[in-house]
Amino acid sequence: MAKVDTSLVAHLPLFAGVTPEALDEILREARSARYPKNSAIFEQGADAQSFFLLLHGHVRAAKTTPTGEQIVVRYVTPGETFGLAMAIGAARYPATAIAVDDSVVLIWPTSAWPRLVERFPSLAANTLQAVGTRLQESHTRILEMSTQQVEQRVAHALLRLAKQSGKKLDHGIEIDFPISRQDIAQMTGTTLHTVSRILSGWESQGLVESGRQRIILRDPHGIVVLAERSADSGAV
Amino acid sequence: MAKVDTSLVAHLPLFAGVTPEALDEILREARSARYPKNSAIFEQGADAQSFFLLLHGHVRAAKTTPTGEQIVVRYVTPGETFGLAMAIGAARYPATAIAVDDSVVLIWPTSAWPRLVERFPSLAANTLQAVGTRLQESHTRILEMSTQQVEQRVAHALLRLAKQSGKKLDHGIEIDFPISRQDIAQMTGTTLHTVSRILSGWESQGLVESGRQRIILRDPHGIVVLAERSADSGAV
DNA sequence: GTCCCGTTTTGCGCTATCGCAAACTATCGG
DNA sequence: CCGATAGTTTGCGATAGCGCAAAACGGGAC
Repeated sequence: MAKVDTSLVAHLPLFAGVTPEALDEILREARSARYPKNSAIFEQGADAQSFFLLLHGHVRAAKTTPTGEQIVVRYVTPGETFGLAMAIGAARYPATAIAVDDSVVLIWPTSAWPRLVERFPSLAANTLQAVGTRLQESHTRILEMSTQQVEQRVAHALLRLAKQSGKKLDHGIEIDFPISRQDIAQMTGTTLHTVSRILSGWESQGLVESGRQRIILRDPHGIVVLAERSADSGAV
Repeated sequence: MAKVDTSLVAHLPLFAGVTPEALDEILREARSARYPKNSAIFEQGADAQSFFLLLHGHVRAAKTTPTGEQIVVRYVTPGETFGLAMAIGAARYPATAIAVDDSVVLIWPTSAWPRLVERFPSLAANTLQAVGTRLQESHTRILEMSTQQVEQRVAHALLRLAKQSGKKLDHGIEIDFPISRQDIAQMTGTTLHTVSRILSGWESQGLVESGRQRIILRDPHGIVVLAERSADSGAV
C-alpha cells in the first residue's frame, strides 16, 4: 500500500494533539483514492463501510427525500472528514457524497474507528469539535430559512462559499469549484428559477459575474449589505 | 455539596462504558439545581461557564436573530445534555435555554470538561454520538423546511414531540409539557397564526384536541398520513 | 368571584415565490 | 467545426402563507 505522507495532514485540526508516530500509525490504516469529477463516493442508504478525509478537490453531500427532492447538506473542503456515519452510531450513510471536482481522499474502514479512538482519544475530541461546529452551522441555516427571504439566504450562501472556497481575483472572489443554480437552490431551500432570477438581477447591478456553473462575487461588500438587509428595506 | 445518586444517571447513554467508580468521580464535580417554570438557565451570547444534564423537566433551546426573531432549536428531555458550547470550542452559548417546566439539572463547570474527557474518553465518544444524532436531525429539519408545506412540517413536529415527550392517554397522546402555537411556529418556520389555523382545522376533523399550551394527538395515525402526504393530494 | 394578561382564533388583502413552459446558450465529445 | 446536452434565462399566472388587526377566550392572582 502506498504510504501517505504525514506532512500533508499533520497540521489538520483533526490531528491536533496527535504525535507524529501516532499519526503515522493512523495513516497506515488508510488508503487513498482518487474520484473523478461528478463521480459518487458513496450513496445515501448504503452500508457505511468507510469514512473519509478529503485531501484535494471538493465534495458535495446531498440528502434526498423519498419523493426525490434533494438538498445540499454541505460542501466538503480539503482537510475535512466526511462519511462519519459511525460517529452517530448509524450503519448507513445518511446522505450521498459526490466529487464535484477531481478529488483525492483518504479512506479508512469504518471498523477501524473504535480502535483508533481508543488509542488516540484526541481524535474523538477533535471530531466532536468538528461535528459540533457543523451542528452550529446547521442551526444558523435553519434560522435563516425561518426568518429571511430567499434573496438574503442566497446572499448568505454565496458569502459562505466564498469564505470557504473562494479564490481571490483582482476583480472579485471566485467560487473555486463548479456550482450550478440548482445547487444553490438546494442549499437555500428555493428553486433554480428563483436563484437564476436573483443572480441575473445582481449581475445587472454589477454585484456578481456568473456563467455556467461559475460565480464570481464582484462586490462582496455589496452582497454583505444585501444579506444583512432586513426584509422591508425596499430596492431601487 | 449534596451528593448525587449515581443510580439515577448510571443507565444514561452519556455514561455508557463508564465504571461506577468513575461515574462517582464525575458526579462529584457536579452540583444540581432546580429551575422553576419559565426561568432562563442561560442566555445566548453569555459566557459558557457551565454545561448541563437535564434530570427532570423540559428545557427549550432557542436561537435569536439580531432583529429579534426566534427559532426553537430543540426541546431537551431528561437524560440529555445541553449547553455543551465547549464541545464546539465556543466560549459563549449559541442559544438561550429556558425551563418550560419546573426542571432539575446537574451542572458542571465548563472548565472540568477537558479533564473529564481525558480521564474518561468514553464521555467524548458518547457525546460525539449524541451531537452527531442531533446534526442528523438538523439536516432532516432542513430537508423538511426545503421540501414540505407548512401543514406537513407541523405534523412532523408534533409527531416528533409526541415520540419524545408524549404521555399516552386512552384517547390519544398528550405532549407532556406546556407548548404554545408560537413555539410550534418557531419549530417549523412559520407564524403562530398559520399554526393556529392548522390546528383548528385538525381539531374540527378530530385529529387533535388542543387548548392553551396543550396539545393532545387524538389520531396519531391520521397525522402520520398528513405528514407523509405529498404536496398535491388535495383535501376535501 | 372578578379582573387582567397572555394566548388563541379568525378575517382579509397582499406578495414573494413557486410551477410550468419555452427559448436560449455555453461547453464538450467527436 | 458542429451537433447534442446540460445548464440558464425569462415570462406569466397561480397560491400558500404572511402580516396586520381585532375579537374572543381561558386561567391565574388577589
